[in-house]
Amino acid sequence: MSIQDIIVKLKEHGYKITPQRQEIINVMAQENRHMTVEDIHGKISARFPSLSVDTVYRNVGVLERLNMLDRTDFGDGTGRYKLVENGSHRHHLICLNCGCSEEVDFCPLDYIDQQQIKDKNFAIARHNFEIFGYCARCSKKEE
Amino acid sequence: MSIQDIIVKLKEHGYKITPQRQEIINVMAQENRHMTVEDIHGKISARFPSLSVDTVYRNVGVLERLNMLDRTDFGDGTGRYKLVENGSHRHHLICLNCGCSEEVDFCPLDYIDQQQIKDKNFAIARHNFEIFGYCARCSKKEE
DNA sequence: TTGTTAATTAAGAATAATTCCTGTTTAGGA
DNA sequence: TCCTAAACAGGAATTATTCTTAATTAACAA
Repeated sequence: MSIQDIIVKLKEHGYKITPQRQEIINVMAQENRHMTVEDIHGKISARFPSLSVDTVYRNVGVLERLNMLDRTDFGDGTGRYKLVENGSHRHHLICLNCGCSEEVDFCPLDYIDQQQIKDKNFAIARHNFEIFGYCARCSKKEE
Repeated sequence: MSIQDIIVKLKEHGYKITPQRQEIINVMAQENRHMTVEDIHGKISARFPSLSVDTVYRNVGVLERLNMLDRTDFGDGTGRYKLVENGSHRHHLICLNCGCSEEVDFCPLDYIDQQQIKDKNFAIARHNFEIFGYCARCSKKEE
């Protein structure tokens, strides 16, 4: 999904394209990784000193609601945000020592018995799944 | 795992059995569900008015480190704790409307390609997996 | 039974992510 | 150019959790 596509979708839903919003999208598209609000704010505030954290929170909220952004908690209670194709998502291996993360090509919802859940009349909206442990580098140091 | 077993294991690891610690274990064993620190503190503070929240946090921390307690975040950023058999855990269907939860008999680690992860030299320590959506009751109301 | 000591505790301050509030500014359509 | 709903900045408020400090106590040994 290009920056242009994101802008179009925002306009379609009646959102205005402010310089702040544009910059937030630019930075996230450029970095293409899970960023904290602090990361995003930091990247922008050099050029845009008055940007408030609240504006970053507000905008990742908008993008998340339109399914253009994935929010993941890497286990420290801090939200991490990344632009994604419509509603798509990935799960991760997350290092408890250095905090690095790596995507895995597996989603538990492809393996769980969905029928069993439907039988309970539970309507799935979303899910989380992250694996925590120690990456190759940090495992090695440990020895 | 009985309360006695828990006490024995605590003693084995050099922990003292204080009345506060005993009460926290009693309440959690009695309720046998995922409780917030506030839940636990509330249940006890009637009989034990001076119990501090810090003591509850400290004790669930001890129990977690000894693999006798599972900490789960039901999506609101608040820890929820439940006594469990040694290191065992369950995943849940969690209602975004009423907050109720139901265990599911499925763990993604039984299905993911573990070899692929070992090949990356990643050492798994723990994982999370929770499904969010709307329970039968709340889905019905919606209509 | 009493003394010793490391573990534990209470109380409140500190921290940190996120949300809320208020008054001001502005994007985009008329 | 004007109008108005949306968006903004700045800072206060909220909330889960951790930290600090001084006092208390469980467990063990003499």
